[in-house]
Amino acid sequence: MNQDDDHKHRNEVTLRDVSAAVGLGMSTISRVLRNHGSFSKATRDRVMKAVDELGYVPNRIAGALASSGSNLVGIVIPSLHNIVFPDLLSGAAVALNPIGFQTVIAVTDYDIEQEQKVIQSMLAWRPAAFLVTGLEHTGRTRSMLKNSGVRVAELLDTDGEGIDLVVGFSQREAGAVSARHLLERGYRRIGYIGPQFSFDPRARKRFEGFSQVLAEAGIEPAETELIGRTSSTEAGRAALERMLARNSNLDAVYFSNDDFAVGGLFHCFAKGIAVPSRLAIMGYNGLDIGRFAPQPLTTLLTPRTEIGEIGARMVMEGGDPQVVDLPFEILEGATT
Amino acid sequence: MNQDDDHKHRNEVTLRDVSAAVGLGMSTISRVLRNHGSFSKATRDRVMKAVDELGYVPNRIAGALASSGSNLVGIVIPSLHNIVFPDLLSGAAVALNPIGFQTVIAVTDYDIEQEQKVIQSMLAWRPAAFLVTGLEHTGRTRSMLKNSGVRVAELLDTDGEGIDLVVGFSQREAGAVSARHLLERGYRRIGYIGPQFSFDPRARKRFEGFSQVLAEAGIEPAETELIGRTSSTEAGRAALERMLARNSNLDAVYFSNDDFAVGGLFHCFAKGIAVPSRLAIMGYNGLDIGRFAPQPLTTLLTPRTEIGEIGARMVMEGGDPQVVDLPFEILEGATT
DNA sequence: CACATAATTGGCAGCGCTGCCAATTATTGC
DNA sequence: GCAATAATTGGCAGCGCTGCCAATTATGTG
Repeated sequence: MNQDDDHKHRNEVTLRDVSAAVGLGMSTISRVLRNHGSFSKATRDRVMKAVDELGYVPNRIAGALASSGSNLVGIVIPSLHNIVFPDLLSGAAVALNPIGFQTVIAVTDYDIEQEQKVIQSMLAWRPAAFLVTGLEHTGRTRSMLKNSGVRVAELLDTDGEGIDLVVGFSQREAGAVSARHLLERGYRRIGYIGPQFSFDPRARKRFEGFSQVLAEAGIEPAETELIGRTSSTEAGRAALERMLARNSNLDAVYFSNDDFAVGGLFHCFAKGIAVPSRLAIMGYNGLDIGRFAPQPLTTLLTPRTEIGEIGARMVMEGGDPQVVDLPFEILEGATT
Repeated sequence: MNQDDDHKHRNEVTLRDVSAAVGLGMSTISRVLRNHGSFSKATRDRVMKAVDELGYVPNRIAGALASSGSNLVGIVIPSLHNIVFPDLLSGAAVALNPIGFQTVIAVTDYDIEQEQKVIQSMLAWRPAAFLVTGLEHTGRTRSMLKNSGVRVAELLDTDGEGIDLVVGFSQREAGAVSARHLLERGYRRIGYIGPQFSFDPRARKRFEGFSQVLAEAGIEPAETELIGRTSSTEAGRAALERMLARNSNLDAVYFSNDDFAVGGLFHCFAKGIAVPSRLAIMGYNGLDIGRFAPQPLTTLLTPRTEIGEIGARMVMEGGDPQVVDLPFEILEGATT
């Protein structure tokens, strides 16, 4: 009556079907497919042939349950609209793909409550490791992560207490280096444009490092503009316009990222403000768009792809918790 | 002797532990946690309390195996370095997160063999749906996808045969519209700069649509520069420089994306080439960076975020295979 | 050629959860 | 107050695979 085979759910091909087709035990098929344990060459060929003919696709859900281990790596980033994070993902992919791991990606929109939620639901898949952004998390996120027994790498920032592995650089120091760069060139009336600190702790730390160096030289940021949660050319352009309207006496502006900075640079081009003689501009991140602008942007190149790659590699390798500090570098352009 | 509890693997808290702690059957706990089936308010509270105290995290691997259904959605994109794809992901996230689905993301590097590999390994996790880019796949990818019974949405391009759901717009028509825009403004000696067609079928289709409209007007692209697999300001800048060195007689250049176009625009700024009077520039995608350039770039705004969102929503809703064509729009800047 | 050793292979329990259905308890109608 | 109905709850099989170990077969040794 029933034209289906005697399978339960759908007509899915299982290990058992392959086993029956080849006439070997399920364990043998499993060993061949995972290339683990011993089996003869002939067996291997027969199994592969049957797998191909039947169109068998191993069910990793069952595999993971039986072996209590998945090949999933959870990656949590605040946004996809800042190229830094896609770069981080690319770096991680370079380390993970060759060893057969897959990435489950979640975006938090710079909200640590949201981060807690997504980490909790990722944890339900028992990932092999977590790559998260920054060191700022809710207490519950920390404890979930610690209790889970899953290895964690916190990326990008080394200024603070990590949970396990930390790979990045000092955001404070990056800000400090930028301040020194401007001071060395004689700028003294310096503005700052960046995202609202409430949602980007790394930008805040850079600003703190920046301000501290200025303070040591006896000066403080002359003007500050904080931008809502976007990182766009438009926002940078508008912010610089507002800032100059308030105070046209500035000699330099430090932007918290290159998107903003390029927007600022565009504003100067459009208004005929001479850069850097009338106003110097400095960015952060070393984006392509700034480096190849008509007037190359002075910025600070961050090793974000390497951070992703090294973070992923080290977290998979195991080893003791540690902090890995990677170098960044000032790119001298023509805007300072 | 053994200070561990009598658990097998690690000290993981399971449903059984919660069940024991609350003094209710496992099925009841499971029903409460999934908010499915019936249970009393009092039971609910007791269960939640115990879950909290024990730090129980449901194991979705086991859940998915038992119920044959995961909350994972596989997303396959060619690259992360072109903002189009992060935008697609953001759109998909908007549709998927609220309904509790998680995204497993793989990058193919514009290689359909690589795409086949990643889809095969994603299939092992029995995702609830697939979102893939474009209509060009290996035959094996197609058949795997069809046989899997998993719903598939192919995004961005509607010029061709889909597997199931297709959400995007006609790449050919986008190219054609751009050509008409340039012709209407009187440009006749037109160059084209874009990625090598071998790895970007959508760029090829746009170029075909573009060339066809030119052909109907009795002209053909005066110059063509194809760039390796990168989409950067630098590459666009260098390509325009090479093209103008070969042929300084052009009156317009159509760039296959805004990153290249902005590079071209930068080249013109740097060399003092008047835009558009001496050379017109047109881009594609409607990126922020072009829209807010000192001289706003004329480009074509693509609905990529909507494509991600609508594609994800529709593929999850079920329904018959269909093609959804979304509108794009010319953004008139000051470069044509 | 008998025996030790190595290489293959099979059987079975169980990973942690859900679906189904039966059992139990609470509520309602007359 | 008792049967009938609805609301809760529990038991158990089994999702598809892997780990362990025993069974079988092939290979080597003196």
